[in-house]
Amino acid sequence: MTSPSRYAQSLAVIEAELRARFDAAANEFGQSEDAAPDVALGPARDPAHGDFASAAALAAGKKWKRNPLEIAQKIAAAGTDRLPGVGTIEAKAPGFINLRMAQPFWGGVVAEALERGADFGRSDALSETGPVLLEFVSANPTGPLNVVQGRSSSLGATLAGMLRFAGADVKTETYVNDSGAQLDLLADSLYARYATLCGVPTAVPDDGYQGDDISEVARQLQARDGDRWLKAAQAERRAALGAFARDVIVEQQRRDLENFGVVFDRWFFESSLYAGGKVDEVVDWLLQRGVAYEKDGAIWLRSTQFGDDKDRVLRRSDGRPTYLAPDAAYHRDKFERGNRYLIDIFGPDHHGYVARISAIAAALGHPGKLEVLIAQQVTLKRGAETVAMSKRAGHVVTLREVVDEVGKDAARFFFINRAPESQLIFDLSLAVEQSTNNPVYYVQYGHARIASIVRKAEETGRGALLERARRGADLERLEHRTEIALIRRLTDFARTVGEAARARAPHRLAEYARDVATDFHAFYTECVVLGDDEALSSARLSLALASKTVLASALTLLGVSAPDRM
RNA sequence: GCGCCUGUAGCUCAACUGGAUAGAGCAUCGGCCUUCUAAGCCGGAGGCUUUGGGUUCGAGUCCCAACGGGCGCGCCA
Repeated sequence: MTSPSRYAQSLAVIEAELRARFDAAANEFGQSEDAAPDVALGPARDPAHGDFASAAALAAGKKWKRNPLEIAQKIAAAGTDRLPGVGTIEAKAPGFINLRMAQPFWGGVVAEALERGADFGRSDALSETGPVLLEFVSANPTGPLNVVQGRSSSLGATLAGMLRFAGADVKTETYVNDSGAQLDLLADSLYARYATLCGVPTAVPDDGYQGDDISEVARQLQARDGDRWLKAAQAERRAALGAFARDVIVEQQRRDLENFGVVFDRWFFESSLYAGGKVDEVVDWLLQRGVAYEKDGAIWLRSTQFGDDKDRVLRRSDGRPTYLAPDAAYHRDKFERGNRYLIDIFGPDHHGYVARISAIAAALGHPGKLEVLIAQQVTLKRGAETVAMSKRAGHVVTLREVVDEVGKDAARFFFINRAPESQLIFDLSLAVEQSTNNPVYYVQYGHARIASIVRKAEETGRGALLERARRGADLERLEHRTEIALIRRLTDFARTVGEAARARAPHRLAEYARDVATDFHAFYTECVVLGDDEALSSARLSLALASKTVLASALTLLGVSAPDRM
């Protein structure tokens, strides 16, 4: 097989050459060695300007205190020599450098997509970040996951996938809060349901867990153990029932997430920190380091030293740790396992906690190595009507219910479709609608249409054409406006994933997937793929296959299926 | 009161971290199926980016203030 021109490689060569030109220009303008700006080649905003553009001359103009247009002109004046694949290079006011690519470049992109398949778009853009641990969901084991946790899990799973796609080494983890008063309350709530089942009517504690799911756990407990816990001592009963409830509920959460396409590398149990003596250990360690101190009989973290607005209690005056101590132990453990960078995704109700946990990372000796993302709140609607969700109203809508109602694909897409820090209005009736209105189907439809073309080729005895297309022959025939627009979009896949991952903005990938679908649908409408001209048909089929690959990769990262038929 | 998020088309949201004429989807108006899936395509209309100052060649984006929305502020988690 002949080696096709590699677009990623040629883009890198182009950037390197432009960088060299900037260095030379810097010299000429009497600037220091490192004065040249980042070239940062991106897609041109308006195709009329060209295919790729750089605003580097504008940045240089500011830095060098020179006219940016003059700089851009100097860079462009060197022409397209040593710029592989570039047709023309132009400087445009106020100082943009615009590149227009020659046809062989576009053919090369399609060839590479065909060759690399599911790996097309992978890069090593973020490979230098070192091992990253991404923690999200981290639910209490007291009931089913809620809608915000659904959003967090979509964000976390897609972000992890994107970071990996861009070359980062990432593990995912969720933390189960299975210690302390909360678990006792869970045990007591379970006991109330259980005792009632066993014929001893017992009230659930005032602030206990009322949900039906606890009653279900009680039934399972009774089925396993009969009524033996009615007579047990409280301490023994609490320990046993707490663990039982936790195991059942965590298992259910795990299944719900799996149905949602979210699987963690590890479920980390808070109780394991206590069991291993890690909680006392970290408190002592912090005391020894002088970043914690004793006051009023309690032990305090000197968090104000690390940007928090007040110091926080680690261990109460009665000797019991606050939640902060096991969290410190947990984050210490994360670092000790070799992770160099931590990302935590919190729900909207925990944003007040960000300064604290950041202070902990700093106190542990890793300042700036913990990043916290907030998944903002979700409001459910059905058309114009807001779905009531307050705890006081008695029912909190669960992730499972949403997935049951709208399906995994729509739920994953809708959750990821907005910037994490934006509040999300989730219209359930739109998400179930199987129509034009639904952006999920729009993207999936693009994929299904391509699969349909392939089927058609097979069914009409054009297997040879299909083979030819898979080899990427005839790619020089691609020149139609919609063909080039589509290829330009495919070209941007790697950069989009890398930049969106870097910016923690996975919603951009959803937008990108929609854009690919839009460009494909336009191409499909304008250009007949399976026509009479064998070479042209082959070229267009190649492009369709390349598009299918990118759509499938993007949908997979989003956790949405890529169907062959709809 | 203090802190974080937020305010962009009728609605839901983008705008790649300060760049070119602020873009999509829905809704609305008008066109396109004898051809590979019309769950599609093409076009129109719709904006003082909440308001007022500032920074600079350039601001939806940065700074200050005001106003509106959400959330948080415990030796609870």
